[in-house]
Amino acid sequence: MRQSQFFTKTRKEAPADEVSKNAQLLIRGGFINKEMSGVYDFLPLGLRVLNKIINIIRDEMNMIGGQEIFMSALQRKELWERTDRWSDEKVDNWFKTNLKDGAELGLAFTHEEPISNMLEQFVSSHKDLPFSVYQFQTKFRNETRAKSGIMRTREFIMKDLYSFTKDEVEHLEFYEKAKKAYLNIFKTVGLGDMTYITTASGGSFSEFSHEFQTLCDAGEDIIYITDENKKEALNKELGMDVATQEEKAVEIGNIFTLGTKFSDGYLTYKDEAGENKPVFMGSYGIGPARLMGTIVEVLSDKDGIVWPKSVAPFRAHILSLGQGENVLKLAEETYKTLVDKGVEVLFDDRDVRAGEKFADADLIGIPTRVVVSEKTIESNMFETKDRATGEVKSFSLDHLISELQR
RNA sequence: CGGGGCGUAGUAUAGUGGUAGUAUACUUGCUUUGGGAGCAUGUGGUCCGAGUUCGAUUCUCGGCGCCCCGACCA
Repeated sequence: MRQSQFFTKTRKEAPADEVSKNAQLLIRGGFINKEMSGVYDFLPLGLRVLNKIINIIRDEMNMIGGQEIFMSALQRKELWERTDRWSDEKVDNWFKTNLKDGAELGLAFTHEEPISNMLEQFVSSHKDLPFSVYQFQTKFRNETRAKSGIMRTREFIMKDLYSFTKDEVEHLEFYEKAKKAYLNIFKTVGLGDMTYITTASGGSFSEFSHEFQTLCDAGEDIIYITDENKKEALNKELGMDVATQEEKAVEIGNIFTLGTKFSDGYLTYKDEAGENKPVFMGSYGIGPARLMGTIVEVLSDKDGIVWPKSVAPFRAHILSLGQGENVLKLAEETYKTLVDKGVEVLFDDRDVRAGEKFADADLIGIPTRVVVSEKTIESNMFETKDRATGEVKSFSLDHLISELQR
């Protein structure tokens, strides 16, 4: 993609109304736009990152057998009344709306009720179990206080997976697989070393649950690391008195054992003996945007964002320096060659000074910067700089291609 | 939901009861070209409503919006 074609622009200064690092850098770089408090738009660069994250999650969900669907954001009141979750007293972050005739509808904050209702028509025998279903879908939560940029918003995409099993034994088997898949996801996006599993109470609708907490100053939770090797920690909300240091952390994922709370009397199956049993359920959530915000919080430096290769909007950033005819020609050829070879490249073909291109490249945070200038022509070698380590290297075109294809 | 802070140009900020200033961004021109260049040039602004006043961007009240701390957080 050519940077001269972007409708977005970078900014030198952070917006006055954003304090969080993730929002400041993402807005400065042109990844996101603030629509209102707790509501953000994803612009071309930001959407590329978000989609990378979504695809990493999707791959892992598919690998544990998850079947992808896409449910509606508008939800029926009746489904929520039968589990007693429609009342604002019970769930205080509802967004509700009305049909023209006055009928009330809910805007999804989660999907247990509609999904178990939808599945009633498909599940009737023990032979239909187990299976799991997931989606990337917009959730609305009427937070009294949105905060921390894209880490706690009122409208966001959530990956929610639901598992349907015959009983607790079968459930736990899947639950462990899901736990491993989650750890894989966080490792792939570059947060593995600083992410810990904590056990938590699970709230009023779950028997128990686990949270995935990433060490981060912008986090809202306090955890105690209990086993560094196993990446285990305790959440402070458990009220445990532990003799280890407190760490601030952000919850980037959670998995819940739901049991039969949402299925009892509705979503049932006939066992081998022909007896009706409620389906045993679990739910598993990740917010891709919160994950994106956490990556920025944890991995950025004073010059800007540092994207891990797995989620970077592009693999390489070509900067042409100067407006010399030969330089422009070589930069153009290099860009086309790399794209032909399957490398995702952002090409800074703008007619601006070197300093501005360097500063923007640092801010945007693409893993490898490739400079094309008079020096490149003289030496016939391409200078690269690693955004994360600052390491500068020189490559012939062939070696550059293979380096970027790795 | 409790407490605190704040709304001035696309962005970041200064200032004032009497025609609103700077930087940056943007237009145009010249120079420049390996770390956000220089000179010139032009465009663009006081959140909304009511009140006080001869006159309100400024003072008062209300509304709306934004941020922070806490509570809450399937």
